Amino acid sequence: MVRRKIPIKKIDNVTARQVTFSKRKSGLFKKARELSLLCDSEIALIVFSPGGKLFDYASSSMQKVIERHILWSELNLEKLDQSCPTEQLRCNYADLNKEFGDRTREMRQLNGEELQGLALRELQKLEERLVSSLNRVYKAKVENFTREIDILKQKGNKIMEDNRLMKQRIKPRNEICSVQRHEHEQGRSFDTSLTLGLSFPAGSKYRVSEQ
Amino acid sequence: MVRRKIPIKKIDNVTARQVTFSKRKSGLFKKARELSLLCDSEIALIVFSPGGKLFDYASSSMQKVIERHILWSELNLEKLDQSCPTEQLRCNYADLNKEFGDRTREMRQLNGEELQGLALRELQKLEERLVSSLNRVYKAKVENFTREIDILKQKGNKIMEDNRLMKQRIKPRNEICSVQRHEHEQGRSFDTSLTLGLSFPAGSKYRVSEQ
DNA sequence: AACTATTTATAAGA
DNA sequence: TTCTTATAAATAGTT
Repeated sequence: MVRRKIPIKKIDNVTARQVTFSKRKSGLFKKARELSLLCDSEIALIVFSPGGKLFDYASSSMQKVIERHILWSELNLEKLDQSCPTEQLRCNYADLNKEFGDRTREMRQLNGEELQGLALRELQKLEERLVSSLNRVYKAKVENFTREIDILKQKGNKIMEDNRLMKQRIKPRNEICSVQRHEHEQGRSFDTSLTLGLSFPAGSKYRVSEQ
Repeated sequence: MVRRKIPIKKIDNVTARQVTFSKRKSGLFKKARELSLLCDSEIALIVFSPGGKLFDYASSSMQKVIERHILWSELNLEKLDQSCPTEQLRCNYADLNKEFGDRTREMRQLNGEELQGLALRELQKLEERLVSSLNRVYKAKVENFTREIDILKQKGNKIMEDNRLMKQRIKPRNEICSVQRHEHEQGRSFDTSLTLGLSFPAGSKYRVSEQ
């Protein structure tokens, strides 16, 4: 974009890529901040450098924006409609359970007599696998919760729609409807002002080892 | 930035704000895409318009980036917010992990084969504590989810109550209410027919041994 | 890190 | 909304 225009594809030269990343990252974050300020809009920006370092910005708080995103993203709702969620979850859980059982059996074997001959490194590997299995089980759980929250949101929105339709029926009569007072308390959408603790669990052995 | 430089503060005029939002949003998303392509970096961008509409971009998938963000941000925030119970657990976990590492190093130093059996037993105990700490961390997270789901249900029930009150107002008129057909679909209570896979995963070392 | 020649983004107007 | 355009801002390549 300057001394010479460059094509928008991966920069091969590692040094050039790092320099460009640094410069453009600054620009991107600046633009994000400006848009948020100028237009009073809620923004979150997450950037991982090619080296894996995290940079982020959120106009309010990252958690708040991510929660709002989860609640608004309609992909999840569409997916839920298409297949039976409960059965899916059950299978998913059963698979994970089976895997966990397998690991456990291995573990028990290793806990037996032949353990004496095992090197320390073997045990560490075993622990890694145990923790990573655990991690997958918990990830599945978190996904379950997220889906469950989506289902609740869907139900809520359906009922809100009913509400709206009925209000339309009532308002033309110029009556004071006893339920209208809720409008201010609840806001206009079912999912406003939610504060979810959606933080994803930490726990992979990889990270454990690095701490 | 152009015909006239504008100060970076909230634009008062609503129309101007909407136009600026639209233009700058395009620019921001373009820059995000370019940075991702040029530097092969993982990026997520979430923008809510002043009117509450969601716009997002993720170089891979939003969920992937968010998960990665949470994993990294938790690591970085380790020493903050010690009053938070989840945080406390995680510190506990980190401490145990450090201890685990220390023992490992000791063992390597000793390098004596006659100590191996004893040391392995020590290591196993440490591992138990490690996994059980991890377990507590996850339990805390599951409790968070459960609490949030309860909040959603409460909100839903409030709206259901509104619904019921309005139906009472409409029914006495002997009118055919267009929303009544939803009753069978939705059931009588907001939280009926939910099927959560809420059983806590087998994770502690204790339960592992019993399987 | 700075510089600077260009490209890009964009505020205001149509 | 979309386009046009004058100008501000960003930035690729260089030092």
